[in-house]
Amino acid sequence: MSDIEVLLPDGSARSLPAGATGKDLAASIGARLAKDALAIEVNGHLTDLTAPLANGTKVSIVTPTSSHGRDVLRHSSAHVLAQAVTRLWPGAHFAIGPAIENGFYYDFALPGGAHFSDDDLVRIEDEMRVIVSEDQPFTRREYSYDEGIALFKDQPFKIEIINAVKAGASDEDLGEVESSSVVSTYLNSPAFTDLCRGPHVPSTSRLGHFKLMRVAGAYWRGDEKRPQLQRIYGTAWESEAALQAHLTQLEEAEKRDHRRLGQELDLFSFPSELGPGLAVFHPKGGTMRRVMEEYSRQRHVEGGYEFVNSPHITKAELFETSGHLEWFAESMYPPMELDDGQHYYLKPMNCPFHVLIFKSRQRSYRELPLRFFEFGTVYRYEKSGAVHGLTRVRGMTQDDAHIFCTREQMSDELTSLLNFVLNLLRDFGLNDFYLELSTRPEGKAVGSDEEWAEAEATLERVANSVGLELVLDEGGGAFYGPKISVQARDAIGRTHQLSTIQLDFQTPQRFEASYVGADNARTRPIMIHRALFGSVERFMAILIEHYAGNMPTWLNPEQVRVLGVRDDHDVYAAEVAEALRADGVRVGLEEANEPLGARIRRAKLEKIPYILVVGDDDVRDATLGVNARGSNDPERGVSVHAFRARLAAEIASHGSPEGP
RNA sequence: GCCUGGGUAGCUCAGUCGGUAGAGCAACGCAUUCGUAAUGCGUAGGUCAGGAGUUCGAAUCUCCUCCCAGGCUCCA
Repeated sequence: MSDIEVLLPDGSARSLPAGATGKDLAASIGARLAKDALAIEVNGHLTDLTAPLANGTKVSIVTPTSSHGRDVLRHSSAHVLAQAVTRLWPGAHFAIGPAIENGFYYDFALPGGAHFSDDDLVRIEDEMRVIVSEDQPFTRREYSYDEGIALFKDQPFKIEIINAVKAGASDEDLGEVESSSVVSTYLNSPAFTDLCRGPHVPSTSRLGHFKLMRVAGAYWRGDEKRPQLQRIYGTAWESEAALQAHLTQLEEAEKRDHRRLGQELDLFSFPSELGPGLAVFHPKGGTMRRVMEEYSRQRHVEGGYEFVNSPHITKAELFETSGHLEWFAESMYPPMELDDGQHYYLKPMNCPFHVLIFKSRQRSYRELPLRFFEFGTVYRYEKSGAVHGLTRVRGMTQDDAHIFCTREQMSDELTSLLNFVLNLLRDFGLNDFYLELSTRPEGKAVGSDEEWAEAEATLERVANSVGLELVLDEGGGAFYGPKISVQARDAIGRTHQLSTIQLDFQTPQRFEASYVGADNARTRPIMIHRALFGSVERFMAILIEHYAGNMPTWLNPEQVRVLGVRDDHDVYAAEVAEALRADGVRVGLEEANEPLGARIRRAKLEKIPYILVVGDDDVRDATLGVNARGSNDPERGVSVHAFRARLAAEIASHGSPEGP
């Protein structure tokens, strides 16, 4: 047999003896690489380090610090988890166990329907460490379909996967089998074999920097109607340092959790008397909301929107016509029945009301586009397990607008709307966006194929025109039309779905809305639904987390606090506060009956942008001591005039004391 | 809705074997008058989420309900 030649990622070629494996290749390049190697990628396809190489293929060595490398070690960690569980619970059934972002999970059904407890995680993790120390090799075996069925005769979930794949399922979630003809497995010890397409690390000893995080219920194959399995989540990394860094980052994220900051900064609360998902806003949170809403209103006036209003309840008829009762009855609050038998619903959406405003009189093409805006409060009966802080609530206020336009105006209107959206979000300090295009939902849509095709094509064209990255969300649209959503990355790299822009040919039809065209014919308008914040509550939550509570000065409930050094400075402090208040600044004043240090500390904990300290020198010279948020180095002797100008500029530019 | 865990003072939390409730911070009062992240002393504050049960006795054990967290499902 002659040598083979493979191509490396740097473009160079390397000759190896026939039958050489990835492991041999790594060794031929360097001892260090051979030691690090976890798997190989052959022509873009991940495979085991022990797989023989073919002539002329492109091969790269996968190491633990790459994202592929982490996926491999996370996936292998999942196998170790499954082995540990089957040791501790003989007869346990195991389902699927993929690598996920930052870690892995594995789903189980325990004998007798038993459940994992939090204490079990400790035992399982200990057992996993035993398996790691046993240095078990991951050995790949391939079988025929019949052999596979026989091998997993005691594992009903595996049998189901093998059969599903044989029947042609290509569901990514199954992820365990690569083709319908070959059943591949990985054998650790004789006692544990798992169905899997691989690849895996060479041996369990390559793992170890993991931690089991939590246990959760998860429906088999994500289907509410199928049995619920016990899922264990873990995180796994290539080194102890990387693991610790991840755990530290989780702690940091917890510190900026809006629910925690909402409590600490006295912004809002969820009184249990109200029920799940129903918030009250305290004066400080109310101020932040008011500023957000006022700014949004101002921008909408400038953007050519007209302001409308609609009630919170309506007869059932409205939502029968709109179709919401047909699709979403179970997530609407149940109806109130009146004496005459009439059913009234709390509104879950504003759009039907805006259509009625459109229909309140005859409309001409000359009026279009019509842009109706409302801060509309809606109520949705979210499943009890779905509510989450301010981001998923049962009562919320949408910055909702509906644009009625002609088919010809649609494209331009969408383009200017998208720019309007992005500019508004930038004004709130969000800068890193991508777009998502959600298309027709399978089996849950109304309207003709042509309408959907046109709507989707229009949205795609518009989305492409703004030059942002566009991701396809197949089947994610609403029942009445496709949508573009703006996804924003926050300060710690998480993405949030913010604004949505939905195209709707259906609702005008259902309500028989029309305008008189230039040709004197009654014509159906196009309707565009759009919310920029999504909901005021959720957007506030995202901003709080983005800024970790250090809101830019214009949004901070209290922008400045003035403190006198001694109580005989309180009069001057009050004068300073009054001067700032006259500029429209939200300013607080605390009298000097506690030590200065204590009052400063309190104001710092409240994340107030500027603490002004005034003492003898300041009274004499008409100056201030300025202690800016984020700084441990207060300025002394700043003139009141200079500070007022600086603050006004910062507020106008939506800046923060920490800088842009 | 489902699974797991939780709910003790306004907040953060301790509370052993079932023996009748504790700290720090906050609040309030008095003293302190201070130049940049905690002044001292004192006072008050609890249906231990709610209800039922077991027990001589329940924060503690059992059951039901409510609420919260993390997931799953859902998200117009």
